[in-house]
Amino acid sequence: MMRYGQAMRLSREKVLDGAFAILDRYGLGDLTMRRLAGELGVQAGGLYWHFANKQSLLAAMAERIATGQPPSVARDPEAARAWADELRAISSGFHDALLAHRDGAELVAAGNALHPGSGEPLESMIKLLQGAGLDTAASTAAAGALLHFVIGHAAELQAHDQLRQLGGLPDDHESIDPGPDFELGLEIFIDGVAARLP
Amino acid sequence: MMRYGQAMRLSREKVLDGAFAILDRYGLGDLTMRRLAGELGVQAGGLYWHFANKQSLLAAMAERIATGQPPSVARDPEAARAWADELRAISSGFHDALLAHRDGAELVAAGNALHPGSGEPLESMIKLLQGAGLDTAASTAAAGALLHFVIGHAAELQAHDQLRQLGGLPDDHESIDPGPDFELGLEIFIDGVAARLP
DNA sequence: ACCTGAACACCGTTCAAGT
DNA sequence: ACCTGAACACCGTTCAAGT
Repeated sequence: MMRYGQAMRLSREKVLDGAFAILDRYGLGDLTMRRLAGELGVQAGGLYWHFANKQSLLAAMAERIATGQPPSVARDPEAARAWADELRAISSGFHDALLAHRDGAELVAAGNALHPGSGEPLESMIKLLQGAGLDTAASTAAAGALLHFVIGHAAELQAHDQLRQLGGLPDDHESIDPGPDFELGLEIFIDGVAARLP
Repeated sequence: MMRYGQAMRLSREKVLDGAFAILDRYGLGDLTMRRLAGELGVQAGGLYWHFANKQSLLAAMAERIATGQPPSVARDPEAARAWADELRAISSGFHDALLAHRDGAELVAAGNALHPGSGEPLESMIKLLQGAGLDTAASTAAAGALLHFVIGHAAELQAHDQLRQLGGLPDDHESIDPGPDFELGLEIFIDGVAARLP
């Protein structure tokens, strides 16, 4: 599918690009070190000069997905009241970023397991909530909870239409459309945060 | 570690028991069909008479964890106002059930991917919220969102102290204690639901 | 009905040796 | 510095054949 004869020099970036190409075309289950090496025209062992192991490669992929979003600077300078819109923007943006790659949510969920309470959308959310008037403890708790919802929802969506493609679903199991579930869940969450504001 | 000479008859239940024994002692990464077979005093191929494949074994384990909880009958007969306490009870009970087995949250998260919007704590929550006065759409969205938070939080907890046991954390990365995060997140969620009640 | 034995087609990772 | 070749120690799954 790709040419793999001209063994031009590898790099972390090229390995990552190749990994995303396999991910999007064949899914996380088919992303093996040997297959990735083959796609890059290289022996499997050669990858270990650029990444210590498969887990750190997956972590780098997860970080690229999570960091691909703009840092979401407050574009509304009159601040203060627009925290809910900012929260909606960050959440939807991250949700979209997860859905932009096949198995993206599962990948990020696994990557988050390595460095639990860190990474990009988390920090922005905590600062945003603190700026809105929430205390530190509630801000980190709320941001973490919201992120778990976003990732979990995206993972469920992707698992769902992966089953559909394999002909698993009987038309549609109960004809649930999980589209509005995301917005509804987000609004419930925002209301919960608003109730804790001074 | 266990005797494996008396080749007494297997069954789905015995295979499941052996799988949980390996899970709790060595973790999900070491739960392989070959190792499980060895523990049970059987050849690896023999397991495939009882389970079609490894995924369906993992799904059965996930279901046992999720169903282990009592169905949470409303123990407060004056109903109506105690929905928040019921929601707290179901959520904490499920959270505890996930933490009761090593890698329990990861296992249930993977199992949920197979049959997305089904299973036990979900149905109880939806009925509870509907009984409290929430409409159908909001009830399913809220229950799903809350469950994603509970599973994600438990998974993060387990990943966190799996890292600690491997000596990964530098004392404690930022000295975050995720204990109160769960209760706080739960309360924020309950407030959000309360705001949507008629 | 229930399980063995043996094979098939893979894995991630390591590491001397090459260039 | 960067990669090859080849090995090590595994995997999940299938399936004839046994009992």
